[in-house]
Amino acid sequence: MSKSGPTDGHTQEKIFLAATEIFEEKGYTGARMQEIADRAGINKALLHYYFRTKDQLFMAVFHVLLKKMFEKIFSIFQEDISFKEKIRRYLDEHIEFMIKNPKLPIFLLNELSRNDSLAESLKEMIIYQQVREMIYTKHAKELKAYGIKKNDMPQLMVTLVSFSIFPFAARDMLKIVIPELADNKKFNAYMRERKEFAADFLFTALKHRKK
Amino acid sequence: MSKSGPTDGHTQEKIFLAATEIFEEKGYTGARMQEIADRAGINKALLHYYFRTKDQLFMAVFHVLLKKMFEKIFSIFQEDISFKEKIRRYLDEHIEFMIKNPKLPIFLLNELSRNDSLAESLKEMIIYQQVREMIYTKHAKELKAYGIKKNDMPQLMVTLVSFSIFPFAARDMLKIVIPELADNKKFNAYMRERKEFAADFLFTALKHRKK
DNA sequence: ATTATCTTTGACCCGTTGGTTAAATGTTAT
DNA sequence: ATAACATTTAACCAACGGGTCAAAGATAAT
Repeated sequence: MSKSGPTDGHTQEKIFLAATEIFEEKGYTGARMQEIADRAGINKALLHYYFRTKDQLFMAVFHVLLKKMFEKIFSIFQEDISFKEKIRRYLDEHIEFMIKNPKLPIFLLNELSRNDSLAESLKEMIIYQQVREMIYTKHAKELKAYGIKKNDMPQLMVTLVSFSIFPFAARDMLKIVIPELADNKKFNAYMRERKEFAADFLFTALKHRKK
Repeated sequence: MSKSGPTDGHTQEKIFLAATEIFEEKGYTGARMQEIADRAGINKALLHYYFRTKDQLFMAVFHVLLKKMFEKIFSIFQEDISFKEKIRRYLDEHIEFMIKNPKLPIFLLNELSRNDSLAESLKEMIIYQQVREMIYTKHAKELKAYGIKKNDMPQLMVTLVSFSIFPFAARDMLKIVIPELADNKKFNAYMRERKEFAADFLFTALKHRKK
């Protein structure tokens, strides 16, 4: 006889899932341990049995989410394809990823800004330093053709990333200012358009920029 | 004899100022009425005397901050200058504004995403609908020269706005990924560079884009 | 079967938090 | 001076929130 309550075995995952949802929705300070327990369908004491404190539970969730987001970003830039192709792939995959996780950007940015010590968790995964080096050596020719110097990278990288992340982070602001974007499906369609828009925009600007 | 405690007269402003700081720092759920009272140098009961509830106080602060940000954005677009000039002025003034209020973007975006009803306060100031119309009729020639159709505006507008807002909103993430930006003065210098970078980038892309 | 161990629960603890109250202190008008 | 009103305070309250505990159910080991 299989009951669907606790004793299912996978209690820990259920907790983790519930915590992810609640934290993403309400942030650290807004989340309530009781609500997490409720959503996981368990007792609050059991919550503390698996994750001793709210802080511990939060850190576990935060770390996983942060990793998910960054792995997506970096993995593509390590593939063995052209610079141009990397940018198109990044825009495609990252936007698709965030369509599936629309609350993630604001959550991460907000928590990061609210708690300095969280930045430390990020430092572990500074592949970026190497990635930046790697990009520059691996795509030397392409970059030279575009007249991109090492010094230009920060502006370009931030621009690229903002193309995909910003609309999700600012979604509820945009909703109001551009009413068309209030509807979910329309917003997603808008973001899918944006893949091509951003890529074209970027390459056009790069091709003709002053050097 | 002038004492510097309460009875200064401007108690209400002191409260408002303190509340602004605390809310910006910690967000609605993270802010504590006691802490606001402390920072204002008054009693907690007095806080409730001027603003009956936390919600009322928050709404007052939120509304003012939201207005500040949007007025900055829209006022420029209503001036009687060329389209190109408007974009340059926007980037200049908005970035300078946020250098003075670096925590504002994340605060607004986060609160907006956490509480749907806040969007209502924004709807009052939907000048945007008119502004968009206005831009399109007033700058018809310039836009036509760039091949910008009405339909392109959402992508372009979001792109423009993200140039200035995103780096501030994502600041603590960027800090880690691009260590140069950790230092305050360097970050501000980076953002001042960005004014020109963004304008050039935009106009170059517009000038040569496929139509 | 029985012991040892792991999982789950209801009840409880206590510091925090938004909010109230009644009295005290100013301030203003008459 | 004093009545009327606005401002400020200390003390208090009930609900909330993170966390604990002892005991009850399960599971696995002997």
